[in-house]
Amino acid sequence: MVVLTANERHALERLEARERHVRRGATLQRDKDRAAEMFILRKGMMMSSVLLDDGSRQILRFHFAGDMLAVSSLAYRAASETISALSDCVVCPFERPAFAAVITDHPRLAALIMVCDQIERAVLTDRLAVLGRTSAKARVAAILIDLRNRMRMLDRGITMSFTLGLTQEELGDATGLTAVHVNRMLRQLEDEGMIAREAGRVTFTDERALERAANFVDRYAGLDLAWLPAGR
Amino acid sequence: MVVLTANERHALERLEARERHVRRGATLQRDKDRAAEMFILRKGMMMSSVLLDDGSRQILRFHFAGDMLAVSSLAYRAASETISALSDCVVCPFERPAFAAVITDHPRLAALIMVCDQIERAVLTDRLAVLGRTSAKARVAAILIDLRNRMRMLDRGITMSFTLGLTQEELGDATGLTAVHVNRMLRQLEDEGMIAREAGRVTFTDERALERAANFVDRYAGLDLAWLPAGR
DNA sequence: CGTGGTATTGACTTGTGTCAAACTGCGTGG
DNA sequence: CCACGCAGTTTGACACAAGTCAATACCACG
Repeated sequence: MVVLTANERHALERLEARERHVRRGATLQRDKDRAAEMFILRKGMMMSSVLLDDGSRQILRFHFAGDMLAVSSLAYRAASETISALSDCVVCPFERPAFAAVITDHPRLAALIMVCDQIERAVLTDRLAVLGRTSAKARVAAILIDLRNRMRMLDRGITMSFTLGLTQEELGDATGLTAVHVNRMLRQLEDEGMIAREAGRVTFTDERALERAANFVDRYAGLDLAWLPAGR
Repeated sequence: MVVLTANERHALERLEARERHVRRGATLQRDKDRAAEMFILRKGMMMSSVLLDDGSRQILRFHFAGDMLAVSSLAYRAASETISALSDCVVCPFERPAFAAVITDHPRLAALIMVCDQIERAVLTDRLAVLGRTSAKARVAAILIDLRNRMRMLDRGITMSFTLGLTQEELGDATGLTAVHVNRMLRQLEDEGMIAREAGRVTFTDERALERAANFVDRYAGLDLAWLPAGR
């Protein structure tokens, strides 16, 4: 969609100079911890979440390879969310001054990063509308579609069938439901012929119906990048 | 917190060169409309919302003077949310190329805009957790505190008492509740001595209790801007 | 005065949560 | 290799929070 200049590519590569491995289940950043680092996720799947003081957890977002993590340290001294690994992962840590250098030297990269922020924001607001205004069935349908789409962006081979790699507890924490009720909704979607399941693997058997049930909006379509400044 | 250079101030003033008046109840931008403009809200109170296809509405965010509006046009060809005026407002429209020029010439302003994006994001994720995981009473308490704080940022005279300027229907659309239930929760907060009400005016009579009920986190505290590049 | 939007309250319904029990699959250690 | 335990799933019975519907009251405004 956008062809980077050699200089721009080089600047981004410098951010990814170091590597760190994170085990499945491990925590990369804990809410309220001092946080100076940011990361690029190179491999694996992570999530960010917050814990409320009654002990319940809300999962805010799932992260896949290529995502920038802990961007909120741009603004805050302490982390505002917990980031943990859902599978074995590789991340590339970098410091805020390195980031400042990139956006100073490469205005177009700054603009592109803002575009990514806006996409994230649009996805977040969609989720807000889903949590505030839709039924349990719609929420479960929505998260299934979202996960499939995110995975497909990295592996075009994925079409109707994928392993979601999440427990029903986690699905519940992402959708604002209990694990028990997630289970009931999955069963219902299955009974109504929209999905099939075997051993953690989900197959969409009626994608249209699922999208209708979920109020689905594709936030990675309809982009307009014509306004970007020139590359350096 | 950050002192801008004369050049930076000048660049921002150029964005605010034109003015447009928006009547209470009018719509500045409609969801799915072609959207090339962005705005700075100079005066008044607005909100952005989305309409789901079952007709229900989710209010995503309230905007106050100084906020940048329609920032999602940075990424999208069409608007992803409706922005409408809750009171008579004045906005300053500007085009995306003007924005591109600002971030190209003034890296520190680009960085500051990213910081604001991150604050917005943190606020959004808090709301996500509130909608996903807290009771109706907590949601209503949370929105009252949030509105009071936002208003206080513009008028330090506001402390325990303010006019919220929203119908209970709107409170419901923001919290994911029905207007009827919002009413019941307001009554309950009142009966429990946390707030008092007369004619659209709300007074916090026990702020601590209200904050506890709401799971409140102050997202405008704990900022760290030491990493910003130098001003130009 | 009406009239339309908003607020308030009550009676009833429904969606989702809670609790508990059984079941499954899998890794671990004896 | 088996037995055990643990984490996750599935299902049922029941409780409760929030939604729905409807009637009334309260304004502000033409």
